[in-house]
Formats: sequence, structure tokens, C-alpha cells
Amino acid sequence: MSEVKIKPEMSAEELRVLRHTASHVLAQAVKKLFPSAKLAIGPAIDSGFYYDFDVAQPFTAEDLREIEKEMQRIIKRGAKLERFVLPRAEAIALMQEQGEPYKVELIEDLPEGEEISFYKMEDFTDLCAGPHMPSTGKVKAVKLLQAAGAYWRGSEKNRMLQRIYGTAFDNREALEAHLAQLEEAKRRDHNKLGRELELFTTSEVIGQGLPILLPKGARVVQLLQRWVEDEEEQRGYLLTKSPLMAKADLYKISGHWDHYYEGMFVMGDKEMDARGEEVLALRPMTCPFQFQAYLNRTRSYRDLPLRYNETSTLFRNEASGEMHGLIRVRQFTISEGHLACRPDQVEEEFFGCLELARHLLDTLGLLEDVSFRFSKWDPNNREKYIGDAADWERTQDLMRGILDRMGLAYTEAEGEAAFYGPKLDIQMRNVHGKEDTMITIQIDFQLAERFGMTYTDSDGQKKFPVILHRTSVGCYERTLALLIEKYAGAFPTWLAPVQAKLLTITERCDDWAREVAALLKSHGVRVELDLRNEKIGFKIRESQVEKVPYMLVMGDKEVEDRTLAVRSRKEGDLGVMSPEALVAKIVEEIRTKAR
RNA sequence: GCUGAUGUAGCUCAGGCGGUAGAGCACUUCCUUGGUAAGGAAGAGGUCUCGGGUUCGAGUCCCGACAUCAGCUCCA
Repeated sequence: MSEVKIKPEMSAEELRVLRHTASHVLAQAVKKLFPSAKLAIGPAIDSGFYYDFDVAQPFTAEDLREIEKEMQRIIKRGAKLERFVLPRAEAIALMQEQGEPYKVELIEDLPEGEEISFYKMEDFTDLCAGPHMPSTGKVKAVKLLQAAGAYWRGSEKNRMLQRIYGTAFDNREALEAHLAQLEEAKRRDHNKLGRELELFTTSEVIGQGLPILLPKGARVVQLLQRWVEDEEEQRGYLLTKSPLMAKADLYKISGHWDHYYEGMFVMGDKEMDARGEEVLALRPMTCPFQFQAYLNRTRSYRDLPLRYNETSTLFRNEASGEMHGLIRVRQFTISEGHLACRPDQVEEEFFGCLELARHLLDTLGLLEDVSFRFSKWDPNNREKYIGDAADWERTQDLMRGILDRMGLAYTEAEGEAAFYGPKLDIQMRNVHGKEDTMITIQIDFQLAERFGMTYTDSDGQKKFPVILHRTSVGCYERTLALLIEKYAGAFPTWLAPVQAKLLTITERCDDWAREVAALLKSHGVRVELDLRNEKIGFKIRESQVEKVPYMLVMGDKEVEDRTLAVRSRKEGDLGVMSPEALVAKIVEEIRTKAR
């Protein structure tokens, strides 16, 4: 779900400048109230700005209120911002004099010849490339949102600083609208809504990152899963079902033992393994398991491409602070597949994977919300990867060529590759704007050789196939989360855990209500029967405000006794319908997967 | 894992300075009710996340664990 755009009265670029200026106002206010605070960096971001400070005590909520008040005073004074430039040595001297070690470090890291500029407002001077508003008075509406820890320069090896987040606009109304939007995002948050709608829950005694899908959530996942498996079968995929765990031996071949050990649930440890005792580990990926299916017999070039898919449950030992609702969990189920192909088939197969992913996303209504990311290795962090630089460059060039020939709009990201190869990641933002990978398609020239996977080519030579690793809708838990947020819990009819809710207004209707429910069920419509015969206005609202596609009310005195009044979430009041007509309508909606 | 906040009934939350728990909604039973958040009566539901400690006495103070949330780091 992409963030709804607010309409500020200035351009996006002007707004960034304004917010950057606001971050300087923040820094000035903090220095006034906490003179010993050391300044780090304070940029504008998509939805506002932040500034990092090194302080003895983390900021409290009261601190933020005081800082915000001080900011208002600074803004009211409308101080001018004056830019000036210093040579490197003088710049460093100035920052040393002001007692700002982080600023000194920043200046020292600036490339030779780069202009070193400062901005001065009143008695406050800060290193900054700019640009800025001419006066702090331009920041008409500012709000501090939260304080949280953040590592200096984004590395967990560095000291943790205290970051203050805020946002700013050129008018009060835009700020209010933005804050209202943040509230709305909270309401759509799958982690809240998904629990309220009884799609999932968690349990302290089960543990974090291990959600329980409740009947309604499990039903949605089941529907997705059956649909995806059918779509894959139609595209020539062969289903496998492989074990959830394996001996350390397998992971040593795949490289996981060396490159992913911390991320695995290992039953035992490296010492036991070294003593020759059997050590099993739950699988964090399906690849090495599915490769064993390939290795079942000798393969000919005529067998390729070979497409395997598996609805695969994976286990990853994420660090404790990283879990989040259904988005980031320790156990998840994913539509994972591996394709073994000849070099001349890579492009077509890659395209096929992308076509499948796009088709699925389009059907779910999510295609308009995703972005594509070409994830490359980080040549400066070699120990994270297997294979040599030449392999990587060659594979990445191949992938870039395919992407460009497909005319795909994508961004490039260094250091985001898998340890065995580059990826095309399909990214989606959650309701709070945080981006996660939904789907990934990867090209791998390495693992086939490690596993001794070969095929006999037309020239009689044994060769290693190219492996494509791919998911189709990605993991079901995460997909469910994004769907909850996309539709605010009101799933399209074909995915809705309850498609029709049947209410009776008097017990005289109960028998007929059961008959109608049975009819709907016999056509595969998921119906929930409520025979409590209470006032129904209450119940229509109570049934989660328009989350159910069809509300059916039995019995209408005004027309005749055996009537069915239908209210559609999408089309409003449909009046009195025959059960047969309703069935036809819903069945058609399910068949076409209409949104 | 790091920084901070939080953890009281199914849900949302009250419980100033320690004296063994409350509200609204939901739930159960009954009465009334053929219509868009009706009314009435009665009732059930909590070892206050868990474990230690201080104390005559802990929901309340201290320590630890676990879980949840925000952010960082990491990642599908």
C-alpha cells in the first residue's frame, strides 16, 4: 500500500528543503536545551526529517514536547539562514572548537576538493551542504513524532545515537492532514486489523515470530496456495514435497553452513558436528532440498528446462527485534521454485517467472503498488558471497541485459544479492511506508556445480545447468499481511473468508435461512449463518463494517415472508433477490476473481 | 541483537503517597422486539505476563526473563 499523497502547497523539492531546514531548527533547539548533545546528521526524508544526537540520556516524551516548544520559538523569531564556506582545515577547526566530533569525522571523509559549507542561524552553526529556506520562519507547521535509537552511520558496530523524527509543512492544514493519515495507517495496519478480524494471533508460550493463523486467516492462505499451485502447474511446474530439515552435510555443500549459520535453527552445534555426531538443521531455504530431486537421475539437455515448485515452509532464526506481525516471522510458507535450464534458455525462463509473478500480483490487485529492484552483490564485502568477482560481474551483466530487454523499470541496489547470485526483487511498501521484498527471481551459476548437478548436452558433454531461484507470490504470511492493508480487511469476494453473512430477523425465517445457506455452500460460497434473530442494523455494523462482501437479511414483511434482502459491500443495497440469482452472482465473482 | 516504551477481564482502558481489583463494549440466561448501533433483569469472566527480591502486606517499589510496539541493524 503506497502512502496517499498529501497536497502541500509547495513542490516536493521545496518541501524537502523546508524539512531540512526544520531539522536544523530541531538541532538548534536540542543544543539550547541539552548543550552537551553532540550533533550527527539530520536529513529530510520522504515523510519528514530526523536528526541524530549523541546524548547521555535518551530523550523522553517530555523532552520532545519541550524541544518542540523551543522549535516553535525559533521559528517565530524567523532567523535568517546564512551560508558560508570554509577551507577543510578551518572547517575542522571550527567543528572541533564547537565540540562536534561527528561533524569532524564527516568533514574528514569528504572527498578532496569538495566545497565545505556551513549554515548559520542566530548563534547556531551547522555543517551542511544545503540548500535551505532563507528563514526559519518559512517552517509554518512542525511536529516531533518520536525518538528512537539509531546507529552512527548505520552500522551496528558503531555507537548508538538518539534519533528524533519529525515532520514539517508550510501550512497547518497539511500537517493536520498528514497526522490524520498516520492515524488511518494505524487503523489499516495488518498487525492490528488482522488480529481484530481474527485472521491471526500470537501466543507468548509459542514465541515471537511464530503467529497462529486462525480459521479465517488460514482459509485465505489456503485459497491463495491452491490458486498459486494451479497457476504454476499450468505453466509446466512439477510439484515436489521435501523434508523440513536435513543434516549439516547438506548445508555444507550449499554454503549455508558457512554463510547462513546464524540464520538457521540448528539442533546441535558446530562442536557436535566436529565430533562427528549427527546435527540436523531446519531448512532456511528450499534450494538444496529440491536439487536432490534433480539429482535423482541423469539429465539430458532435452529435459531442460526443468521447473520445480514447492509450497515450502522455511525457518529462519531472525534476531529478536526484527520480527513484526505477519511481515517478518521465524517460520513461513512460501511458493518456492527452482528452474534448471540451459544457458540459451535463461532469458525465456526468467521472463516466464516474471510473467507469473506479475499475473499473480495483478490478480491480487497489488501490481500497481510494487517496485522492482535489481539486487547486486557488494564487491567490498566478499566474505558474504561465494564465487569470484568475474562470475558475479558476468551474471549481473546477464541479468541487467534481460531486465533492459524486457523494458522493466527498476532500481539497482548494491549488497542486496543472495550469497550465491544476483536477484530481481519485487518490493512492496506496507501501510507505514516501510518496504519489504515480496517476490524474488534469482540467477545462480554456482550451486549446480557445488551439488554436482549436470546434464548431457547435445554434444555429449556433461554441463552444469543455470539455476533460477524464484518465488511466485512470495511468502503467504507476508502476502496476507499486505492484502489486509491493501483492502483494509475487506478482501475481494474470491478471497474473503466469509463471502456472505446471513442474518434472520425472526425465528420464523430460520429454517429457510438454513436452506439458503446450504444452497450457497453447495456452490462453494462461504457463508456464515447468524440465527440470533436480533435487531439487524446492529449486526450489519458489527460484522466488521463492510468487511463481508454480501450481507443477507431473511424475511421481508413488506414483500412476502420468504424473501432475501441483499446488501453488497461494493454495490450497496440490491433489494430482494432470489437465492439462485445471488448464487449466480457470487459464483461469477469468484470465478473471475473480480476485485 | 541495539535504544526506548508498554504488558490489569475477549477488546478498549481506570486503578494519586504499597493495604489482596473496577468501567464501557463483548459474552451467558431470561423478558420485550418483524428492521438499520432498542430496552430491561440477572449472571459469568482476572493466580493484575512470568519468576525472584524488599515489606507485616506488592497490580503498585527493585531485579531478571518472556511477549508486544516504534526506530536502528538485518531480511522473504
